[in-house]
Amino acid sequence: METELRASNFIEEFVEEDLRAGRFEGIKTRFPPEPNGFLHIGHVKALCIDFGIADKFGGTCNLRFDDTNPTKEDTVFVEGIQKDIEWLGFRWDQLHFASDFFGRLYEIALGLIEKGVAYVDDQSAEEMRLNRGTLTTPGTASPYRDRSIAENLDLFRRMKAGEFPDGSRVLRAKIDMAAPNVLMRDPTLYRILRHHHHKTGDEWCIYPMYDFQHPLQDALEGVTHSLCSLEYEIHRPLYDWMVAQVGFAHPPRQIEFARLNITRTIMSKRYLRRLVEEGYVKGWDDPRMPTLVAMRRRGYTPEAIKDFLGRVGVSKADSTVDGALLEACVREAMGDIAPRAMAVLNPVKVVLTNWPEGFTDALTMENHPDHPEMGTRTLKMGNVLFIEREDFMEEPAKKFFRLAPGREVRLKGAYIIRCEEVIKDASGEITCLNCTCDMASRSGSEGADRKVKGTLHWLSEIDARACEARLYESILLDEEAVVDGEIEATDEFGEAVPAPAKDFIDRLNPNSLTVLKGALVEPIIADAQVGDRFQFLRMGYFCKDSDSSEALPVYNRIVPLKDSWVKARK
RNA sequence: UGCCGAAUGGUGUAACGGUAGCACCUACGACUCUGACUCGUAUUGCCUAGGUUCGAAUCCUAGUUCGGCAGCCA
Repeated sequence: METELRASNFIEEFVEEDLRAGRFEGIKTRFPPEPNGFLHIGHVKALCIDFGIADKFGGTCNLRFDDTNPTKEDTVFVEGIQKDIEWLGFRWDQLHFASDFFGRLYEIALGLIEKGVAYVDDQSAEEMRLNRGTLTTPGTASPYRDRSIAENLDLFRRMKAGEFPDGSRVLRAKIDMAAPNVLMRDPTLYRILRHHHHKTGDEWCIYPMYDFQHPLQDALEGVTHSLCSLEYEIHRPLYDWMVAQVGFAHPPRQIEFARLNITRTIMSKRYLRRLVEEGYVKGWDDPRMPTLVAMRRRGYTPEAIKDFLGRVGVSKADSTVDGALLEACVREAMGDIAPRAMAVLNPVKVVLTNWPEGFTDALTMENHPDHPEMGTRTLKMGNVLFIEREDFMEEPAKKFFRLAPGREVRLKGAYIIRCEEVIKDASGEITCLNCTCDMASRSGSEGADRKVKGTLHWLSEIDARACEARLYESILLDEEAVVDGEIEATDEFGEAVPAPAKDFIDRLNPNSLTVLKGALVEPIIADAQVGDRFQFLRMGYFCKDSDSSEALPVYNRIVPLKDSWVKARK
């Protein structure tokens, strides 16, 4: 079978074109995170593109930490990021740090000064801002712009030597203070900053800026295609200027793509940091977070995440993907691999009044309906059972075909029961359902073939083990759903008008976490390892959480099953 | 007011001048000892206006709307 290599997006088209035109011999990409936080699913888009392009065209991808701002960076993030990338299954070629290139970058800066295209500016940050002009008016030249090369060389060397205080001088490129693209108005190349660096310690007191370091390091590493998100589009002329000044035989080419947005999900590192620091979540690995540490803990698989990014596609149009697509990918990835088992998340007691006294039945349950090779297990049944509270309605709604007074349902893999009596406590809460069991209806027996409308999951008192279940919903509410708490405005008829949410905090979903402390699971679930996944029959896919103890296992709902009943009842 | 981009069903993404397709979502149906899965059916789309062409989502012109840019952050 012939598998034709076809470009599946505009970036691949560029790459194909470059290869055809002979601009590059092979393909080299890079993934360049700043180690100032944990990776989130938005980064996975870049990862898939960077590694995907390299792989598709027989090239390689480097991992590079752009650690040029020591005030924000930390080794815990460089370690975390590497672990996340490996977990996803990507294998980088070379591992680099911008900080490993500080010496070479410094030499290049000296070269730019000698060439007369860089100068030391003594203006304050405020003066520089003022003299940069505005979006519509040109900037004005710094009074230091025409210093001699010798003086610039001397000053820059002394900047490096630590002779000047932080912020007192910068090295700037000499480009064009009247450029319509503000980024070209003599951008800063180096700043003076005394701050302990996670790798170089206190060796340097000047640090290169992104617009200087990034393009040059791409070129130095032999990167051919520097793929990044749309906000860098406007930096491209500067990127090209920078590599042109140094003069590389095969300068890298920057191509930009739209970053990932998902409905009801926060995708900004800054905001995620706020959630953690202000205690809205329990940490970077809180399963509600879109970080990879969190998704891993929650039970998502790398396959599901990468499948999602594949379906999202790549383009230059700003877009927001429906979170339902991610859920669909997770369900699909889980469907074949997760063994089925039963858990009663919100139990109500059932007593079988006609069950033979002292009798315990051993029932064989399949672990997966489509994969008999996954085996079976045995569940015990006696006269006291638990079913899901929401599987019973005293006054059944239309189209409700679960348990109700006088109605029959099948217990999955067991018997058909009929509700005869509803027992309530003083407050009216249902405490017990007295039922009769059709002893001839045991699954697999001759009398089992009669049909009843509903099949419920269940647990016997014998097998039920206590656990905690944590159910997650999106971390944000729909934008339209937010009325900002109180009514803030009224229209001319005195009707409430929803005011737009000003802060993403106002959009936080109060139901993003539901903890069910009285949930019950069967032994195979209780005895599982942390990280093991199951489909809790009819309830969703769950993963055993690291908070589990011997006494109380804890389960995260990865994703619920599709449920046409909850939709129908509305 | 400057510069750089982007506009295809509800959402995301294809099409490289020749039948607007795929996935998710939604609705309905079949099947079902999971209201799941699976299968089937259906609704809904080329930003607008001109032009070129036998033929335009695609090429041209003019608009409209949306996003990004004035860090010594990346």
